[in-house]
Amino acid sequence: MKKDATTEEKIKAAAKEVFLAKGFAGCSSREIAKAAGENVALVNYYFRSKGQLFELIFKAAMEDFLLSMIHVFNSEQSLEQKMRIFIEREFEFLTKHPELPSFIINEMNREEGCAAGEHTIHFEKIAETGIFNECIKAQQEGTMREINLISVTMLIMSNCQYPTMAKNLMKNIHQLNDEEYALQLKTHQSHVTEMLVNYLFPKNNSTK
Amino acid sequence: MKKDATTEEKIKAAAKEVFLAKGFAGCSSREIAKAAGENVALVNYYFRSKGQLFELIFKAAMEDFLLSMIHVFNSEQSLEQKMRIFIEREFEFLTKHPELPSFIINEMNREEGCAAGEHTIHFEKIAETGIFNECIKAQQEGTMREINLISVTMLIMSNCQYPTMAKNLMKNIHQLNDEEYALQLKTHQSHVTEMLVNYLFPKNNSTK
DNA sequence: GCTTGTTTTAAACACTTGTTTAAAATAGTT
DNA sequence: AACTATTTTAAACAAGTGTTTAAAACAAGC
Repeated sequence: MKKDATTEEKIKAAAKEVFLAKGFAGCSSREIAKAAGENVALVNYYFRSKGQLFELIFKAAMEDFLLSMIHVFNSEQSLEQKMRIFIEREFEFLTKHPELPSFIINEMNREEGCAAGEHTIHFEKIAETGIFNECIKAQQEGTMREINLISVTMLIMSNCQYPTMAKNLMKNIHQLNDEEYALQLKTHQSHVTEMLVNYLFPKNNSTK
Repeated sequence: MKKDATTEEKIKAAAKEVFLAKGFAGCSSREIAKAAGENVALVNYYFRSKGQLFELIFKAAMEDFLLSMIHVFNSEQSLEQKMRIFIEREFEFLTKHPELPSFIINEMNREEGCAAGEHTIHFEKIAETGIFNECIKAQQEGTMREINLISVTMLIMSNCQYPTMAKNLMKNIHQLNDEEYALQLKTHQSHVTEMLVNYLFPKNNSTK
């Protein structure tokens, strides 16, 4: 929470924090107001309803989530190198925002869910970087495995996001503390990188 | 919901269904009672509180979740073959119970969370199958990559569980319907299998 | 000063929450 | 039949929910 923020900003910041930690159903308007140090009525004064405030936060989170991918792709490097850097950035980003994937996946799974289909817009921005065309070209040249790009996306997301989402589960199952898990995550990252790169860009000509 | 079940069983079954779909915070006692076709008071009559009922359901879910891994390991086959079959069973299981991973991960992340540390018991059962020792032996013999077993677990869980957890997110991002996603999941499964097997049991002697 | 519009407050609204109570219905036993 | 223990019911409880209201506090312009 920053100083000298307007009431509206304070509420929005508090809402982001609380919603991300507990989800829409897991918290109350009063909890958000208290976290912002403001009156309950102000939540509805500035945002009309808990639902509208949530939608605002969710869309912003979704944007962060998808745009965290975009920067790397514009650089001038080999596809393999881009992939390595991308995974690194993704782990970095997820360490900073570990609640994000769970939050988005959960709220997308709610019945009254945030199905509003505008998220494709951000994904199209990723397409605009030309990364997908680059993949297709590499596949035609034989330097990249023939695999549909949805699968590529899913492989990357699975291996980057799951480890941060399942932190508490893994800590519990394997009896690790925070420090040990952070270490585990570091070595896991290098495995993920090697595994994905090896699979997507096979060096031996025994693949096609 | 089966016929001729006792009231207690009906409530338990309804609770499982509702809790798995909406989580602890996402539903009410009355909703569970209604789903069971019984009176609200009976929930507390048989289970004392919403919290205790939840704990019951959660522990059972956790058991299903962890024990879904155990059967394959006792068979007499090569490690690589066990891994292939295991992944197949895991995808099968998760197709039947797609809400399970999200449910467990979410509730483990709740502040008042289900941190009760008894889950290691089930995990120890997996250890008892000797699968971990088998891995260590294979690593000494050089047929398996040198990688700590927590990372192995994480690689498998990431690649098997994430795709079912993120179904709605992926459907939305890539504009797929249920049928298309099921197809996508099938081809993804074969990628995951090949990728993991290739990485964990490298055929070319250029790894160690 | 007074008057404007905006922001903040405490209180109230109707409704839902988890849980309890006390009476009613049911089954079991003699 | 009557007495017992169990199961089920409707009603109530206090506390919490999202939201609205009407009055108070504040700021800016005259």
